[in-house]
Amino acid sequence: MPGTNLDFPARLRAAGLRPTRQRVALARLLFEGGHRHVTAESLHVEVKTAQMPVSLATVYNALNQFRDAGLLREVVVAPGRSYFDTNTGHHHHFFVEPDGALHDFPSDKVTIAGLPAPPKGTRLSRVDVIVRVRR
Amino acid sequence: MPGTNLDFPARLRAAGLRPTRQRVALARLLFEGGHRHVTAESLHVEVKTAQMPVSLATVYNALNQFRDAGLLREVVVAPGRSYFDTNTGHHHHFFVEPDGALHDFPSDKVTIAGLPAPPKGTRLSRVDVIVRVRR
DNA sequence: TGCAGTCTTTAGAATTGTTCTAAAATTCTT
DNA sequence: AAGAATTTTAGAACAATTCTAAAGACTGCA
Repeated sequence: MPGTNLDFPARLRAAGLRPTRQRVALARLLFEGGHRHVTAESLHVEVKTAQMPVSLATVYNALNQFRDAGLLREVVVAPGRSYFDTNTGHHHHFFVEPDGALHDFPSDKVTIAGLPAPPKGTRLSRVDVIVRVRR
Repeated sequence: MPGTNLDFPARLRAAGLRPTRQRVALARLLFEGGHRHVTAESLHVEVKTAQMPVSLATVYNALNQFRDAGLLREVVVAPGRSYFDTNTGHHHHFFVEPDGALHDFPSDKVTIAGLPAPPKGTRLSRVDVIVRVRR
């Protein structure tokens, strides 16, 4: 991704987070390659495999902090499990039903027309489109 | 709702479910009035209040069976909690963010254009649109 | 109607995903 | 390097849901 800052300590600091060893390691795994989807559990396995043990609680803390800081977006598609998406831009998701795989698709080409106005007293926050598919 | 069958034992039987006392009681609460959204917990409170005690496990069983039988639709909008919707027709949802309230809106007027084709090897199952709003 | 056979309910235990706690370790400022 | 503030951690706690196995209810058939 051109223009992406690979200096993770700096990026974390810019987001108001101390660049601890653990957070830098997780940020590297999350943001070094292309966009990805992880769960706390999957990221925990990954970071352990990468010889960089980080406790599960820290993985949860970091994911929540990264999300709050706008570095990640939380995607709710399946009951009882939260996915986090490194793509924070406008886009939507395919969700492959039995296996739980998630794929992004850009929202450029997608147009949604005829949405009703938000209930009064509320303002629009986000529109999520989840295209559920089966094998 | 005109045309709706209020003979719950018959409806359950038609869905391949034995019309037990508990299932009939739950079906009555769910389908007697207009469309509704419930969680297992909320329905459990309701059925207890209605002097018709049904164990929480049975509420979970019934909701899952009703969903599998096509009488209910499961809606995933918030992490760690499943909503069930008595409206099984084509429609989408408003989700009011801090309080967790859900509102249906019909999909008649809504058009979604430009969706990409499903990943190969998969076929479309459903498109969910969740309009998240905040107070 | 009575009875066997099958399915359902139930309370409580178990499981799963996530958050909390309080002590130890790390990071930041000086 | 010292002190203050934040973070990490293991394990406990928690919340939502599912499982277990014993007791109860529904069904079909005599």
